[in-house]
Amino acid sequence: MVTNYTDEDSCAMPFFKHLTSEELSLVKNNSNIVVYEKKEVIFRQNTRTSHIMCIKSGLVKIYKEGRNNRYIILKIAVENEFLGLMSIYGGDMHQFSASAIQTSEICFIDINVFNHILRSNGDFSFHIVNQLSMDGLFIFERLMSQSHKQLPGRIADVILYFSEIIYNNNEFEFPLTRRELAELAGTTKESFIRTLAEFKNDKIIDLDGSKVKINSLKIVRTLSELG
Amino acid sequence: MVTNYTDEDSCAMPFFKHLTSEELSLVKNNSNIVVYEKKEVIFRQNTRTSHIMCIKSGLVKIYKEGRNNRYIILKIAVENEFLGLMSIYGGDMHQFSASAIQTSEICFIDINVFNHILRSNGDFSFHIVNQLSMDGLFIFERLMSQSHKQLPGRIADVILYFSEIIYNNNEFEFPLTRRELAELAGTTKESFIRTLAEFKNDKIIDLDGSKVKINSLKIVRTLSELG
DNA sequence: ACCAACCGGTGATATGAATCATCTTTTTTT
DNA sequence: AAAAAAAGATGATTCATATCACCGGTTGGT
Repeated sequence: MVTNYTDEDSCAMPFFKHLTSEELSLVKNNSNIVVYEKKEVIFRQNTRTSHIMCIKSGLVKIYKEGRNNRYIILKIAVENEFLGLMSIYGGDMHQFSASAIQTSEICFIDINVFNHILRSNGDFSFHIVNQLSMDGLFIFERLMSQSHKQLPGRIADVILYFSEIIYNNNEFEFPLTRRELAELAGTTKESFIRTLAEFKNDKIIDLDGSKVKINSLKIVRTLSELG
Repeated sequence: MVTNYTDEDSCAMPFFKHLTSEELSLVKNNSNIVVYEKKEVIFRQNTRTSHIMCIKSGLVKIYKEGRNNRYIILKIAVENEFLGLMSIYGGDMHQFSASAIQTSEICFIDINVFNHILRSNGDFSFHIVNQLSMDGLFIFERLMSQSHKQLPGRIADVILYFSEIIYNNNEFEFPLTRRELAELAGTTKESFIRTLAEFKNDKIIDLDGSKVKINSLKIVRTLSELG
């Protein structure tokens, strides 16, 4: 269920520190927050881009839909991340789809207002340039993992992704099913399960359902590096 | 051999149309052109970024160096493209290496001057935001091809890349060796040669050494789409 | 002018991982 | 509450493509 409301406080997000007070109120008056429940789609690939979106809270899965129920999960977006920036400025269609992994609040900002600020505020545009560059390099790293590493390296990458980027903890719970984790690793459910089981047997990780504890970060890192 | 000289006309490149005359002369006074011969390295990955670079003429190979003489070619950059933008704004090290495929003139622009203009000129920064986004989506498409298509699809993608993006002609000559083409397709020399030979046998393309003529664009496109 | 290294090409072999099949358990739908 | 669908798991089989081993021809270095 989608709850739609405007929010006085919609812009209390760190990247708006670059804005002047005028710009801030402009954004406030031209943005609204939508709440998405788990599994709800936020936007679909091949639809026209219309708003700048930013995650106020929650966890969002960014993915590509292929033929016959095939999905490729590109990344898990977290609090304060912009959604679809690259699609908006690189063309006029969304190149990816996005859906909520947990209940998430998404702030929608009018694209014209955003563009206006982008053109007039150098600090802000510099920040966006940085953001886009980092996003690009990140997706690049992820796809390099998928195209040029073999299974153990890719699975290690997924484990490190959650441990170091999403949760910043060597003990965490996968927020996705095995199938989705496989889609994130660029493999199949079966292969993912098998390789993860091997990691468990080799005592590299503890595994209980979705609960993971990394026992030897060193080995996981090595597996990731050796590909 | 590298010839290094400053050039009065260094900024007669289309994207500088966004600059004011002051900014233009600022760039002129803080840039110089370096000529690279075929195979010469322009910059190496894991070195510190220092200049904004732009191709004035020529053809440049952007690649990633892996362990044991393994290379992955990401793209072929052509006239008027910026080099290393993403690495510069996404961190402080080059993430890729670049070398000249043909004799190429590269314009080096002082990074501080570039940043100054980026912050003060909204039109220009908007242009760079567009550029970065398109670059990001492009590398994304290429790596998706490598990670989620099988050989015939990847080879078709390489053929379409030269035909539609680099040369804009259904008859062209590969500017790279088979080994490099394989690195561009994310496969091995042997597999590339074999698959290309199949395309030839199936009369999808004519092939004579490096000369290629696409006979059935339709089939090549289908192969690319079906992966 | 010669040797080494690289290039394009082809066949045989090995192998990583996808696919298929099946089962149990959990979750969702009606 | 029952039925259907999805999730987790494991074993057997298949397949695409990398690897290995060559070959002759060309290129580049000294």
